[in-house]
Amino acid sequence: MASLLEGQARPIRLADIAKAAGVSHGTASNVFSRPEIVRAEVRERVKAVAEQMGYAGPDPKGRLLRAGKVNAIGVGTTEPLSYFFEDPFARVMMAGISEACDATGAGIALVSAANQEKLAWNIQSALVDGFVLFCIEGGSRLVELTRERRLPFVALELGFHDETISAIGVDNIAGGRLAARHLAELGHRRFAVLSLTLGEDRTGFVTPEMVRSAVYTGTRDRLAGYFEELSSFGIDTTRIPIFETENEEKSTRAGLEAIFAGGKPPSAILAMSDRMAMIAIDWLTTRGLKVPQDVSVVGFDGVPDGALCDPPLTTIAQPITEIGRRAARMILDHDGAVRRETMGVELIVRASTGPAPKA
Amino acid sequence: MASLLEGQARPIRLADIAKAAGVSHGTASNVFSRPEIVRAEVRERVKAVAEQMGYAGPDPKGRLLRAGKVNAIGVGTTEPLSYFFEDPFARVMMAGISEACDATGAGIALVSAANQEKLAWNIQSALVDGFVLFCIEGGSRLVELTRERRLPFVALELGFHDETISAIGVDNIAGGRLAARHLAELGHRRFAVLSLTLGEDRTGFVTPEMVRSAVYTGTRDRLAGYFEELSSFGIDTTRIPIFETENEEKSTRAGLEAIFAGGKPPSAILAMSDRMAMIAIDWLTTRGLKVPQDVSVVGFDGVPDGALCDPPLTTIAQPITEIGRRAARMILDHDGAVRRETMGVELIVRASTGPAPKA
DNA sequence: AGCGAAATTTGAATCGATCCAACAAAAATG
DNA sequence: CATTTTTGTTGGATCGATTCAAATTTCGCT
Repeated sequence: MASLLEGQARPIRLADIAKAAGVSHGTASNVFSRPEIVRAEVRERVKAVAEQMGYAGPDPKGRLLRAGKVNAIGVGTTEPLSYFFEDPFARVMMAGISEACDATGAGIALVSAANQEKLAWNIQSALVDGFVLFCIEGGSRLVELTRERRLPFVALELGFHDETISAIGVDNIAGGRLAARHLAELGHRRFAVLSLTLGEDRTGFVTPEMVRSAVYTGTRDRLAGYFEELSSFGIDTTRIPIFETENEEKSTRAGLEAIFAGGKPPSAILAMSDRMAMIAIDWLTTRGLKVPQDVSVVGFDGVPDGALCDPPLTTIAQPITEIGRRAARMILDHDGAVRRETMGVELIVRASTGPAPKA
Repeated sequence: MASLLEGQARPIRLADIAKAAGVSHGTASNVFSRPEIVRAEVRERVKAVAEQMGYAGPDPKGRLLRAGKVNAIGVGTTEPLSYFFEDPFARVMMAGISEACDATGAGIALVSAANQEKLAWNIQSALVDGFVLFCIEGGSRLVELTRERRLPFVALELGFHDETISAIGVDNIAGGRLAARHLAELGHRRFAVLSLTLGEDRTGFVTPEMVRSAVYTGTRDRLAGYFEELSSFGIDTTRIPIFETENEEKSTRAGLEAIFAGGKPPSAILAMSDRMAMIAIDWLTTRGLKVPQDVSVVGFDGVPDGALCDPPLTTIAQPITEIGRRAARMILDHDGAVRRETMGVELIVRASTGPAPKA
């Protein structure tokens, strides 16, 4: 009975091996972590004992406490974990992060949570040396929680903005201008905007005051870019409908319904993400409208799927992989400084945009 | 302000807080882990001191050692980390794993390594409660390394086979038969096989002896399925060329070159993965051969991309997401038993297969 | 054999928490 | 007021390793 219990009891520790082999913990430890400094004879004896007793090797839990470094970075989001594998933008970003981690041999821990309480707990208990945060919805809460850990972290500014933390983002104003200019030059004069969220959870048409008081400056800046450029073409931007969505099917389709319910439909749609742009193309096509003959669509992000959809998407490409790489490196070779980087964007013209229809 | 000092000083420990607040470390610990059992007055005082001293909250490193459980599962592979985000099969699998982890609030740690040494180290030092292993190339080494950790683990049998460990796989023989029967019924009589690897790293044509001595029984079983079925149609399977690839562009294209270099080209290709099948379709198309008019192609896996490529891919679908879910659950509610599950597969007919050309 | 240098080994201290039996104080009960 | 109960607090033990100064052994050489 007792032996049975003992058998189940608990894993063998390094100390057990040391005792059984008749050496000190120190030596036993060295056998595994720095074998070259132990006399061959002793080393073999300890190893034999370990093997025989079924020792699983030094437990990383113990080592960790002593060593202090985990050698892994956490990637956090408020979306469910599957977001990392399903969302095209996240995937490209993760590929960049992976690259940097592979290069230094670091691991990646994915942190997310179904609800707020678990989110807090998961952030608080993540075994990582630092975080890369996908600041989408609920970004500020995620940042707050992470800040409390007092570990290095970088925010990927997908619409969230806070000067006091490290972050990598893109030049949203320039991106907005690029997209707008492209369409204006094609002769378009009637526009609609599918916008990312400006503040707390809500969807629907946006008023100018809401734009001014936007929490998410990324969204605000893209809008500003669109409008500055369109104004320079003499277009009255106050009449352009802006529909705020949650960057998914439902609210985007609702937005399109709303936009096209009005009197004069737009000839060009400025979408703040490729995802929305692709949903828009699908919606328009099934509605019998031709892209780009009837309506032009320009996206934002530059995800690979955009090149494959039908018609291929004109978009403002971010250097997503590079952003991921840099974010990971910021954590991996962290030096205590707050760094803010703004990356350039690029207009990629494909087939979803064309000359404005003559009306 | 204080950030400069904070940068230098070593992090504040729970014991520091306890001392500063004039309570025992036991009480201080309770303030954070079971606040309800501490008198409100004391609790607030300790919290205030913690706040003021800039305490980051209980360090998970310390907690971990005591608690023993990490609440995360490791997902291991010998491919680079980006494999998880780029390979379509892996992505769907990870989505399933994510789902199960999300449901229980567990985290995911991605484990991989550029080289063998680092692989060993990364497996040995991964802070996880168990592993799910993608046993692709080098699967047996991965399994060996993981076995030494003496933690629960499940192998996803992508070609690797070992009766002594827990694993989830699919019925490869049935899958092979389904694919072969479909083509045979369409009248095809000349076949070629794009095979996954049978043993150590190599590519090229395969001989019957090599098949018999295959290390990766998953590959062997698919082949067996193909051949059993074709034999039952009276087809001489000994003349079917089998080209072993590494499931990527280069070796797959090389295989196609080799196969079509011979005298009578096949009218049907049996590919052991959707990836190879899609590469084959691309290769055939750019070579001026029509799919399926000239050559039919059937894949294996059932990844979503297969439905989107041109022409959409006929394939043997595995319940990939479900496999992922089950694998994760096996680790999450591990009971010490060795479990082996074999999932069914399903023929999905799309447009990449058609009647054999009249020749 | 004797001596110093080099190679090994030792064992206590440490990493940062949680747990729990024992104790103390406050509240409820007779 | 004495006695239970209830509630809150304490401090030592523990989780499983690594580290390092000091002690010991081994070795080379005269």
